[in-house]
Amino acid sequence: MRDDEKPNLRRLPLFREMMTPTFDSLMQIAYSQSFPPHLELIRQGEYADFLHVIIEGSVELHATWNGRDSVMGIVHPVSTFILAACVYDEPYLMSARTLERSQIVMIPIADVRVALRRDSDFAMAAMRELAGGYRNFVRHAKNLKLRNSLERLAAYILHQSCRLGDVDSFVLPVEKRCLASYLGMTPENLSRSMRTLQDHGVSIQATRLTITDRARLTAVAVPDPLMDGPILKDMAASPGASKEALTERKSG
Amino acid sequence: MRDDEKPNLRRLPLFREMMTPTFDSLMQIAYSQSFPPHLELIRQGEYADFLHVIIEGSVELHATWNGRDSVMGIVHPVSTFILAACVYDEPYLMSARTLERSQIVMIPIADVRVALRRDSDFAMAAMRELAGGYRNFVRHAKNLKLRNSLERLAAYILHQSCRLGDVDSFVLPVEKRCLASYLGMTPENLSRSMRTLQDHGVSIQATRLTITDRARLTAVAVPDPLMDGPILKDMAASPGASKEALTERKSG
DNA sequence: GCTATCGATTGATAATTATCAAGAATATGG
DNA sequence: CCATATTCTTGATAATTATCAATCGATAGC
Repeated sequence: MRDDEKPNLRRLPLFREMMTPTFDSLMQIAYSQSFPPHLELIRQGEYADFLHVIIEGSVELHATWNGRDSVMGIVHPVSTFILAACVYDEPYLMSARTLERSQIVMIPIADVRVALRRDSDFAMAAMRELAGGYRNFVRHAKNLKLRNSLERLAAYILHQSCRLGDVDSFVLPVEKRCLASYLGMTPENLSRSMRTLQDHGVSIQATRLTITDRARLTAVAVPDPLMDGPILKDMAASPGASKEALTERKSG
Repeated sequence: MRDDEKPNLRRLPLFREMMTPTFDSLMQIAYSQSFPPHLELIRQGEYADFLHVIIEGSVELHATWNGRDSVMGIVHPVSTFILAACVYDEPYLMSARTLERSQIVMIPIADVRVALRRDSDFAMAAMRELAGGYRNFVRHAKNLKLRNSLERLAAYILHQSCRLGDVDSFVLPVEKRCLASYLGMTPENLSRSMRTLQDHGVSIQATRLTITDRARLTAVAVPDPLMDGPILKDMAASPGASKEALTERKSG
């Protein structure tokens, strides 16, 4: 892997507090690869070989059952995924596929396991990462069970706005069909819900959303940090962490 | 806490491989308490004080938003909950409440954190516990997004049967209203779904369910270990682990 | 620039799920 | 054991969400 990629990894919460020799040894084995769009990186049911770190692009985590398919999360740089499988030798519960051309660092699991044993700071960081991933999925499940689809969309828009620094306007980071599936609805209903939200403080032009009346939108979404995640106003300012929790921070 | 409770804790995956001095020091500080039914042990939004271990009874993990409420998981002995909060100093995402009279061991978080730092075997076990909890919630989310309510109920019945050693008949371990909420449906619809399943290989007498045609029920549920969890046929035989993953194994 | 392809939108309809309002069954407390 | 509360069930209805079909629009490759 290229030397200029290493600092990006080093800044990640998972690697930040790790001892330098442990980090360097991992970096020696790790390799970085560029993948074309729509490539299946991981298939659910397989066993983990690598810890993946996305450096550039975006990756979709999705699950399949009985011919149906659902997007469970979207991973943006710089962020790891499938850490859980490094710890637990069990098959992946989700598949992963690139959404666009993506640069991904892959670290063999065996080496990650060795590093976890050797470096207790790394182990603690991994624990925090796993706990964070766990909490993300608890929130996702709460969102699905407690809100209806219109409320989920409204909350997503507010969360997205907040994440980008309380901007009033932004473009969707993913295709609408992908967002729809992530939010647990059909593309048709996402389209209709977008339309409905035009009466509740959002204006939509193709993939650009603009919040015209935050109070009205908030009244629909009723944001709650225990469901929508912590407020991340400062994240855009801190390099390396800027996008790690974009939609979901996944760990395996 | 009573001495005869300690071996039960020691058998848990979380404590099994821990060094004896670390375990003993935790046990010295831990205390065991009996709680009446329907008592709120943990309120979502609060910060963690203790790692909880349920020794007897049952505890419901539920979440609240905007006046709505949903059961996110049910914890049975012997099992821990809220480990994630020990690692991550963030507020609880879920509330916990006893369903029946329950015996619960509480270990102050500060001491758990010290033990995690000191004992790398314990840290690895905690990581595995967190990874397991994470995977449980991924499965829960998959279940909600990929199956409809009838399929979820069918899968629950099969999973329950499997867990108890492939029995054909069992009584529900929780109230139907609680099960309904856990499965993401109303009590009314659970009742109707139960009725519908009578045409698909299940006979229901009050709280006792009997599988009369496993093939037909399987055709509805389409069980999948990547969604319903690993097959746990042997669990009933191994003491201490017998009930740990009853409905969900939660970690915070 | 033009066509082919894919995603997004819209309308009509159907399926799923929730709500409301009873009544039946079950548990709880004196 | 009876009275009371609570849960469970059932039916009628409404809300939500999905499916199907068609059109529109953007994008990519030629």
